[in-house]
Amino acid sequence: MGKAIPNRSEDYSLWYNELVKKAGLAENSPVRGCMVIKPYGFAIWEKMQDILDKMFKETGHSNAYFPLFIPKSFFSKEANHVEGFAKECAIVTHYRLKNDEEGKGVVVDPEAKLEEELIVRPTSETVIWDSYKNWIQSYRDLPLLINQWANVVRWEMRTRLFLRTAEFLWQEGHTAHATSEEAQAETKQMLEVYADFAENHMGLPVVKGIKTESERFAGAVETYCIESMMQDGKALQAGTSHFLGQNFAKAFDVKYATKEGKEEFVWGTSWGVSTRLMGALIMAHSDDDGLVLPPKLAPIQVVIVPIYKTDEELARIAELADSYTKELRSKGVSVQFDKRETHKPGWKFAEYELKGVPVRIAIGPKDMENGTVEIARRDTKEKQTINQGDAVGFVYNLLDEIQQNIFSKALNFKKENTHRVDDYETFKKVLETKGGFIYAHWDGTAETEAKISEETKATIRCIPLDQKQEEGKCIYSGKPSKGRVLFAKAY
RNA sequence: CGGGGUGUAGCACAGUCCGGUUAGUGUACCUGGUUUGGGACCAGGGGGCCGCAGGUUCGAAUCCUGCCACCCCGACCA
Repeated sequence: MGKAIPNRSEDYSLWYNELVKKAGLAENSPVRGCMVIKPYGFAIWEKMQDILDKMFKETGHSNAYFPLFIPKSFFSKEANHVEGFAKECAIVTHYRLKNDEEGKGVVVDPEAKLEEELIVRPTSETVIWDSYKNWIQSYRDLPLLINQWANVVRWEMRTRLFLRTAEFLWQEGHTAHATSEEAQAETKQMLEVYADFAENHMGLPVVKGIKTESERFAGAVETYCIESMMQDGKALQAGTSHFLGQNFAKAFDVKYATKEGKEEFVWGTSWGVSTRLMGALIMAHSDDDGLVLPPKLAPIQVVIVPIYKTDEELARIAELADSYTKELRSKGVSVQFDKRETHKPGWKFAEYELKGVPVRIAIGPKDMENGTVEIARRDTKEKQTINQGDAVGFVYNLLDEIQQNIFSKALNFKKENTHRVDDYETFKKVLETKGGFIYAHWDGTAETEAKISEETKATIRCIPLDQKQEEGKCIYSGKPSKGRVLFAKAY
């Protein structure tokens, strides 16, 4: 039988769409731009949530929940914030339906118009800062370190499963601090948490940086981000962390009394990652046979497939499989023994490869005779025959090795597709022929940034945190520049 | 929201130009048998308001009008 999904090289975009659907991660919903996250896809998201949630708790944050609906008036309190989100808000105007008098189903009851319209949150700064006004009185109430797991809605023109959907799931952290320094330290700390998660759990190497003014979050003083590279060379922003200064404190009148009894506005941060990470995970590692999941995020880390003819054979294989399952589970490894009779082994191999299960153990009659099992790894597709007694230890180590290998493969890819460029012609040429990340000098003006993005479709992804001081000339204007910034075409 | 494309069985598509048998193929599904170390094979079977609503016609998947949905390309965005 033929392959389940198209090749990356033929049509990257189609490959992605098909993979998401065929691997059972998500599908389109009856509502335009929204998606149904299917059990397998949601299981991966839950793993991400578990790990991140732990990291947030370890850094002192608590979870809370704020409402989905935000009074329209809240939005207008922070000028930049409204401007940033006004164009993509869903608005609730009525609260009741009634039967159509002409018998054509239900209609909105015009009698039931809301006094004040409600905005479905595109992000929760406003409603949260409105609460903070009441929660914060004195320096003793600070810092306030809150996170929420929620859905948000941004009415997007063009959507793609996981990468950009009208409704998406995310976490948003919102903190308040006594000093600017403390808030800035929080902003950077959370950026580090995201980078750590991306690299060490998702196997996704990132560039940490600061957004230019034009790419900054609406209402922030400074936006930090992690940028990652997908296999088509395009950049994907995997997480953001914002230093809000006193913007929201002033807009919502959130003040605290200092030790000295003076009244001051508090300093804020917000930071988030979303189900977009699913898109990053898929596009960074997967291949033409399907998903490739890093073991730390794989809902099933090891699958055991029996190969047999008779019930007696199956019974003996099952005995071995059950002992492996028990032993591996006691080490915290998630194992599935697939003894379904409805599918053949070959079918199962292909299916688990499509789903990105990191390790497969096949046990057949020959193995039972020789005292061996066949162990296959998803990332390299290598197979090895291992003595039955060594299998558990081997698999346990292999999971680590796969996690490492997936990361270093992505890291190498990123290195190979990162270029340093010193003139505009070369810049355009590299973008056209190779793509990837380009480090180049920029004069620091929004005009130049806009021109470059207009002419080449590449944007400044960030000013890298590890930027080296280096005298140079802006590739576009020729004006002096003190360091290189990261350009790329982006998702 | 502008340009282009596509809507036919769960999925992928043919048939539409040029109207005329009972709307077809692959796959998936059900039954029986043989199979089982990389998506098995044979036989039989079920499944369609041909996107929706009008219109033209003796007759519409096919022609006309309107609407809707999805995909691709642009403008906007995590």
